[in-house]
Amino acid sequence: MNAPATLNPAQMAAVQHLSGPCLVLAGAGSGKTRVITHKIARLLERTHDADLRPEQIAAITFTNKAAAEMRERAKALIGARAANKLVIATFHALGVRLLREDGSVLGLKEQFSILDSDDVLSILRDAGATTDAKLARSWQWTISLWKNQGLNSAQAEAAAQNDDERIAARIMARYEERLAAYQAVDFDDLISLPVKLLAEHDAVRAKWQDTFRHVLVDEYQDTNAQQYDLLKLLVGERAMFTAVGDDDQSIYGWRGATLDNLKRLPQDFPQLKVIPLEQNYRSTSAILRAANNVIAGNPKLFEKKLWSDLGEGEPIKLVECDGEEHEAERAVARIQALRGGMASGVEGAAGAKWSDFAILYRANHQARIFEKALRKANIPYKVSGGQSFFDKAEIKDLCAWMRLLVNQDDDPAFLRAITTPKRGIGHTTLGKLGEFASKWKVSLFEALFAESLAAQLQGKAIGSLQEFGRYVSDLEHRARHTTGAEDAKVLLLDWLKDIGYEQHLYEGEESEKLAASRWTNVMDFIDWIAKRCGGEIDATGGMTVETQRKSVLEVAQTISLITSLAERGGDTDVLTLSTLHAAKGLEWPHVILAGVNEGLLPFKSEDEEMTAQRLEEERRLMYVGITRARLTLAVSVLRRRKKGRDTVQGIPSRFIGEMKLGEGGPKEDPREKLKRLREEFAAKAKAGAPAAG
DNA sequence: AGCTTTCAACTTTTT
DNA sequence: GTTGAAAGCT
Repeated sequence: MNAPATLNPAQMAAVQHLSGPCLVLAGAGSGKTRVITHKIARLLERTHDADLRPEQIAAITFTNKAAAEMRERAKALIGARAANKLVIATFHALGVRLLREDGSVLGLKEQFSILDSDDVLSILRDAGATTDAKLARSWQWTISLWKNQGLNSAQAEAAAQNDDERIAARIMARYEERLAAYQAVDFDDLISLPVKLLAEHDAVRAKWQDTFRHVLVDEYQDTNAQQYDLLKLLVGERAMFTAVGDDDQSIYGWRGATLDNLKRLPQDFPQLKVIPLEQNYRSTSAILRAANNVIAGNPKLFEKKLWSDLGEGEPIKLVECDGEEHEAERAVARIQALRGGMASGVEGAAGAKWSDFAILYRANHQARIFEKALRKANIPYKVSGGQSFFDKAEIKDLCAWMRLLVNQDDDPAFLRAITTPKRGIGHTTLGKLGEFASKWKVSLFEALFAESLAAQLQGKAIGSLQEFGRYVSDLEHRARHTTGAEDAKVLLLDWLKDIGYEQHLYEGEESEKLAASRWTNVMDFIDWIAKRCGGEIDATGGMTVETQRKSVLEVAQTISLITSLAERGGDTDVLTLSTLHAAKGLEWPHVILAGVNEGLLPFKSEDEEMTAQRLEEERRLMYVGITRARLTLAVSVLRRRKKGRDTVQGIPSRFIGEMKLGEGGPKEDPREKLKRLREEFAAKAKAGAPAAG
């Protein structure tokens, strides 16, 4: 960031407003994290609240990454000691904390399991007795949206509009029963159960309202109905909170986020102070003008117009391409030209690092063609938002084991662990075990040791089942009492050996290479867990630091919440390929927006009509894309698009016209312009570059 | 009929 | 690069 050392007046106003609710409308690149961290520092100054302690301030984010970043920024301001005590967490992590402490009031045991979306999917497939993954996924989707609106299955069934919804509501009822039986919650529950907890239990609500004296919410425009309810319940009558967000960057409506939360804020809190941050510290005027022009097409919730004093800068370049391959070639050529300084006159481009560049697009599949071109040109790159480490099968296997240790009644985890690796327990045995468990309404694990089970199974089967059960109990015991990175690693390696996981990988995989890469992932995973068990760790600079020791079991409890593995060292100077969604919040000196065509951006779906709301969100997506760029921006359009075997005409996106390129720039003296063009030409000739095409 | 193979198409994503 | 659908094979 190139923000100045002091706060500007608007930022200052946001930081100083401590007497009541505050909404900061933080335009792109306007320094919102600065405002949040400075406000935290201000809150901790003793002058206002006699003894406001760091642990009484909660800052809520959407991603773990954002939370980690915010804590780092806070450390720089108030020191590590105080910053580490701040409650900086995602909505979901905060929900976990509320439920672990007080979930018992709702009949939830302390060691509940958190299901990821794959677990949910397999439960739904089972509950709906279908193998159709598509159908199960549509149920999952529908149920999640209902839960985000605060509906349970009974309410959903009452409100159902058609047969599909009625069926989904009935599946949801069964799903609710399963979760209760497993003592498990899904991600949506991590918000909606705390809402229920606080809404229905006065003492618990009072406790938490007392715990948090000020709540700050990042990316407020991305909150859904439940998250808003949670915020209201947390802050209570006192309403001491700061919401930071930008209505123009709301791009997650499709997963339940609602701008109603922004609209309703001034109504629900009449004393709300609204502070727009309009000075942008990121982009040139040429870029901001285009961004403002595009977003002007949307109805406004709050008046706001970004400006910067970073100068006019390079005009936005419109690049027309013959097709997808051509687009990728031209992108590569542009990047190489900018870096080589051959595109003269672009200040700060010569000698730029690869990491100064990003290619952004609407949909993931567009990345492939760019990857190919970048590989060919020997340009290092990373694709953001690809498959997460924790989505890999081998990691999910191990996570299932971890979950089973935490909560032996977690049946999905039980099933995955008992069958991975294979240990001679087949579906017949498991089927009988399942039958028995559901008949007596106990978990699969509990059923293992029931005396009456033995009568229904062969001696060999019951033997291996109970052996598994004893092993899990024993491992759980050891995991509970093992703390510190080194001991943890020993324990985890023993465990992998016991279950024969490496062998399992090499036997199950066709290619040795693939198995080896999977095993590397496994090793990374156990290193990662061990590291989190703390103890003596080697910090940067060769100093050893004593961190808080945690048991393996404690660490295991938190893994389903965390999806990003600590970044692995190595290549950091790499170009970024990213979807527009995943690019939000990031910035690069040089950005290329690819495939800015009608149908792609704005995206048009075959079976859903383009509503005004949909179009507005697409427009915000374009706005987000434009505002990622600091110095240069190129927008590329396909003249022809591939469609099956034949090529169809590509129509430039309406957003390109809306940028009004070539309008509103500073007036240039014609003589100055001529001079500039001559110089540019001379520079090009000198560099031996062919005329730019 | 049920299986395999091939071919094309492909929203956006975090917890 | 994965998944789903359609065509072809046994």
